[in-house]
Amino acid sequence: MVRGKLNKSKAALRAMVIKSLAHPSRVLLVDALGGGEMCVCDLTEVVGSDISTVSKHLAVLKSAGLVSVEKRGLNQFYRLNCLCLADFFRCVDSINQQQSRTLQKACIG
Amino acid sequence: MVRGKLNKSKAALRAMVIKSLAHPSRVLLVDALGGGEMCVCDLTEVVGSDISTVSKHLAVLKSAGLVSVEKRGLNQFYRLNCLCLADFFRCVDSINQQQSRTLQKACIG
DNA sequence: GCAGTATTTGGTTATTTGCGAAAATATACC
DNA sequence: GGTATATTTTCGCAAATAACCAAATACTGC
Repeated sequence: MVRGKLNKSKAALRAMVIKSLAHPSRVLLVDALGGGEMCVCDLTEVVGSDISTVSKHLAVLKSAGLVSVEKRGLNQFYRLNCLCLADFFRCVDSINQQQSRTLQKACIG
Repeated sequence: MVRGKLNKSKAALRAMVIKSLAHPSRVLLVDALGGGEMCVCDLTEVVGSDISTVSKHLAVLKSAGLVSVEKRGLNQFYRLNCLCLADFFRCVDSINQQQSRTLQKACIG
């Protein structure tokens, strides 16, 4: 974690990337793109929102540097830029599992 | 990443945890807590905001399951619940590095 | 050029978030 | 009990976010 070396501007950079993933639809998008590049119309079906909404979510991911785009014909094909997101989500999932265990203990005994 | 197995409610759970880290101050807090437990008053100096603001940020981290609290005397001592955040931030930092390289190429070369 | 498809952008509205000040709560000490 | 310290909660407000619709843009093929 490189403790203590973290100033505010570096924290802001980190937060910007994290923020770009802090929405259910964008989590779904990144997960879907883990299987390879996809066009907006197909991603729209994955998310189930209006295509303009999905397009904006993709723009957020792009400006954070998580995905890149290539236009071929009428379609914009989005793909993941980073391979490390698997670890990222593994950590997130482990927190959720731990949290649900903790809540169970607290409620049920 | 367990592709394709991600439904909306699991994505929402992930997003909730990610969201709790999606703020510069909360990134700073988690980084500081990487060095061991700290009380709110000390964390307030790290972040440099009003103590009520810091308290609220800590509450967000707590409800997401990232930290836990123990009261001793007048102080509330917060500590990290999960060890995996190092990987998490490593991934985030690598995205930022890659992104800044990409932007440099686009602007300068 | 015109029609058709894919995507982005702009406008509007509703909701959420973040902040500090002030009030409330909890504990320690005399 | 009364005062001091540490923390959380409440309140009001400003700013950011997210959703959809409609309009604009970009490309393809006739």
